[in-house]
Amino acid sequence: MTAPNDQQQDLIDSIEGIHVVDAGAGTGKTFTVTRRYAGIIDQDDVEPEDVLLVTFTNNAATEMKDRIVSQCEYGMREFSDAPIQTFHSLCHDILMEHGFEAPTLLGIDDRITQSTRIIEDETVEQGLFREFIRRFMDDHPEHDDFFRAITDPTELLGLINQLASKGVFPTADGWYRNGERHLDGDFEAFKSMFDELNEPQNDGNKQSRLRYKLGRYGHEKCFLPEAPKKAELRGSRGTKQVPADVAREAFEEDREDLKQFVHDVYYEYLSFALGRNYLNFGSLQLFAFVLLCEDHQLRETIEFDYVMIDEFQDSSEIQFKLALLLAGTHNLCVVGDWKQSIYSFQYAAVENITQFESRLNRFVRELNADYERISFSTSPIREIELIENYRSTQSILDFSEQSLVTPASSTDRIDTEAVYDRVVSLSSNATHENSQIEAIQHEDEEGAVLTKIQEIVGNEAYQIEDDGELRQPEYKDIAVLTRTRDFGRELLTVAEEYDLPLAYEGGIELFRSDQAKLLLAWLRILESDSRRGWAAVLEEAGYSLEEVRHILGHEAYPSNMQAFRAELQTMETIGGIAERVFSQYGYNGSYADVLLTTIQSVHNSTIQTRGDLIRFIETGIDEGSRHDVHAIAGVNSVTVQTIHAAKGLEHPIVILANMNSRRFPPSGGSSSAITFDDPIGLRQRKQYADDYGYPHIHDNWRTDVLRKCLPRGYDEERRLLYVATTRSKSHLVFSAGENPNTFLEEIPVDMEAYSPDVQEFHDGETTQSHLQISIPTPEGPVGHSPHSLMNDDVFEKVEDGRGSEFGTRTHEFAERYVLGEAVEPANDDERHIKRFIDSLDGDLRVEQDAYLPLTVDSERITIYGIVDLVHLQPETVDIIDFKTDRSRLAESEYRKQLSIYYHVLTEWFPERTVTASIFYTANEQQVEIDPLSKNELCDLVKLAERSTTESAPILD
DNA sequence: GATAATCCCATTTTT
DNA sequence: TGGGATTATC
Repeated sequence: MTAPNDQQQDLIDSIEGIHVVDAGAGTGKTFTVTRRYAGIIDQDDVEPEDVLLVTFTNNAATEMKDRIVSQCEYGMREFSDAPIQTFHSLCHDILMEHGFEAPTLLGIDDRITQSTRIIEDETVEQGLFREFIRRFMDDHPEHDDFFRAITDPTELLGLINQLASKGVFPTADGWYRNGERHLDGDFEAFKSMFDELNEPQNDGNKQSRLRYKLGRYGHEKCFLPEAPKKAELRGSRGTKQVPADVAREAFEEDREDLKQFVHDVYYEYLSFALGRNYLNFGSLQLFAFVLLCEDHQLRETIEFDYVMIDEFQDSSEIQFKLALLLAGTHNLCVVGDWKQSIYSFQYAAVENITQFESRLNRFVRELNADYERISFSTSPIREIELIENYRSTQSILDFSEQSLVTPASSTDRIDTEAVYDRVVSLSSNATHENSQIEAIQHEDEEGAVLTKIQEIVGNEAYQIEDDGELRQPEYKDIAVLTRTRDFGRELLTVAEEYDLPLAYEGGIELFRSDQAKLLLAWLRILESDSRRGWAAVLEEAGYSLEEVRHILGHEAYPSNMQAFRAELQTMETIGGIAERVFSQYGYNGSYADVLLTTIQSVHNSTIQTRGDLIRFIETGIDEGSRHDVHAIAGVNSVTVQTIHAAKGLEHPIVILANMNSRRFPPSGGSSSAITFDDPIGLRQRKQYADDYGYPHIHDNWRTDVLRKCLPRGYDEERRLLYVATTRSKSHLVFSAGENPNTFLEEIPVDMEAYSPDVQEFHDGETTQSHLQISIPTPEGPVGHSPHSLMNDDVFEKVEDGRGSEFGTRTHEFAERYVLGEAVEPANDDERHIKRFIDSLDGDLRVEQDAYLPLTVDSERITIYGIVDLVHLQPETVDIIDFKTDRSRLAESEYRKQLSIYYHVLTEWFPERTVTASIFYTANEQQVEIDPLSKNELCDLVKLAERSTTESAPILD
């Protein structure tokens, strides 16, 4: 993009007044916003510090700054302190500088200081909250009845955060400003919702939706005796509507005790947190808001001449209000796209943008009720629409609009016209209109998706635009987007089996990864020689269950593992231990990296000993705490991420996978004990009563009725679909497993029953270094790991730690070099390997597994081997194994592995000559080996079998 | 054809 | 635990 288009230019030039900008996907929003910013500060009397630019992530803030620097005459230095930041970091800055006494404004006798921490980790805060609640319960026996009706106290933390996001704060003796009104709810607003839902359907022939929903009223519920009976509440058979007075009856309830309870928990938690010297993200905004609201002089000092907010559809109610307090003039510009609002669980209020005008007026009225805090006029409001899309083909854009009107279930009704009225259609700017939109379905969805990826790579039909030219797609052009992380992880596991380059991007449950589990296992071994630990380590090394049982029973751990344990025991730091474990197992990817960083970062504060770390990892596994991983740069691989994580990104080819489960549950939690939602107000679903002399928990019939009236739609699900489809530049593939969801059935695209063909991978035109050989499915039981062949005292053991049977291969370098990573040889061995590889022409394949089925004593047994490098030429296939030190007594091990591979490759390439050799890196000598015959291998298997079956039969 | 009863299945994540 | 889909009943 070089020059702005007309609408963009309009926005860039319109720097005075209130502006609402509808900036759809791919319309060059960042480009335009940064230009506008540059234009504003180019004015003589405007400095960067006068202009507030709010983004919703720190990454976005950094990107904005970078883009602005590259467009402005100013250098980075001028912007280092410029307010281009998130609401949270702005609030943090304000509190650090001026917030010392902010808590006292709510009546809390505590201070915010430079040393007040921000708790970012949700699980850490939940732990603190539980501690608070235990103490609170002891101190407040008067609230026992409420606690008895709450299953998980952290629900209350959720409620507190929700209230904070709406600007409802407690004070010492009540609620801040008009907060209590939110808690009471608004009967009129509720009534209109109730009435709308209570309209008879089908020209009066059918009962209302509300009456239908109440069909299970009281089912498996325990109400107090005074609750209306089902027939009373719904009217008898044939009645089409719920009686009108039910609305008032259900709404009106004495909630004073409940409000008092929530108030006390809320207020005392804020005090507790400050006492412990921490704030959370919610209270950060809370105190900043209170400060700006109360201290008029301070507000006027901080106020900005220009305020711009990006991704406004992601803002919460309190953030809208904060923006108003921070705007000193009417130069307020919000930029966003309601169609991309998918963060309601994060308290984002899409109404901020869809009902901008009415919200603006309401908030200003509320904020000005007792003092004129906002002095500018709220009209006129100018709307600007960016309509040119620089990302996708027109077919994709047209298609994406469909997602917004696709019903999510057979009973789901959408007001199509009303939606289309809201949609600002985009027009594509792409030079090429080469676009595939398709849907595939197979019960082995992972296999189908991987096959599709193979089909796409190098395929002319899926050409993509690059620098104005069409070219064949590569792995890196493809992204698999899924709704759940689980599917992504499964897909990665399967991809690994077939050596397809896929990499996860985004938050994963790090402690549930293999890397973390293995580290945990070794830590347990070190700490207490734990059987659990040994079992995990042995299992990882490929021992069968029976073998593991045998070894554990006799505590006869393999000597190399014992040696490794001894080595770990000498290590002093737990970071060092972790590093050593990962290097031993060849874990050098992003997971291990993030694990090490995480361990190191918590090391000083909460973790001192191995035991601490064990508990830390165990908690991490239990709670499923998430950490971000990123693909290693420069690798040509398919990106796998959740739709949420993909927001703002673009990919030439998008596979929208796992469109499964029949339907998505409607957004918005379904089972919290206490609900708060305008206009219904604060409600308790269950209450305690002991009318009969002993404790009982009764359901609250009123809440059940009210909940049915809450609008609970699929709108956000549709927006999620919209976000996913608009990530694609050219091609879009939907994929489903066994149960395609309703969306997929409704979307106007034919679904193809697509069979996975993972056995036959095709190499692309380019030199793909990945081995894409069909691996014969092992027949019969896979009874032998290579280790059961090695560890039998028949052959020499490998004792020197390098290339031992469990753990790092010494050939990472060769692998990474062949795979095209930018790696530099670090020592002579690696330099020799590099020189050797450089001398080879033809197709190179690395680190390959081979399975060889054998018949031993009329039983089918499959044995397994790994080889470092395969060199394919038209006439020959050379198998090469690198060996760094000739003095090692491991030749027979290598010979066995190479032999397994020799036979497998002979079957695969019957017309070529197969050779196997060892390359000694120390003296760059290549020595061909004489492979063992299949019969010899069978004999080995028998030997191994005899030595282990005495006590533990391997095969059933 | 409308209504009632029964079965089945359940997620995302930044500050 | 609650809603959609499915099946049974009015």
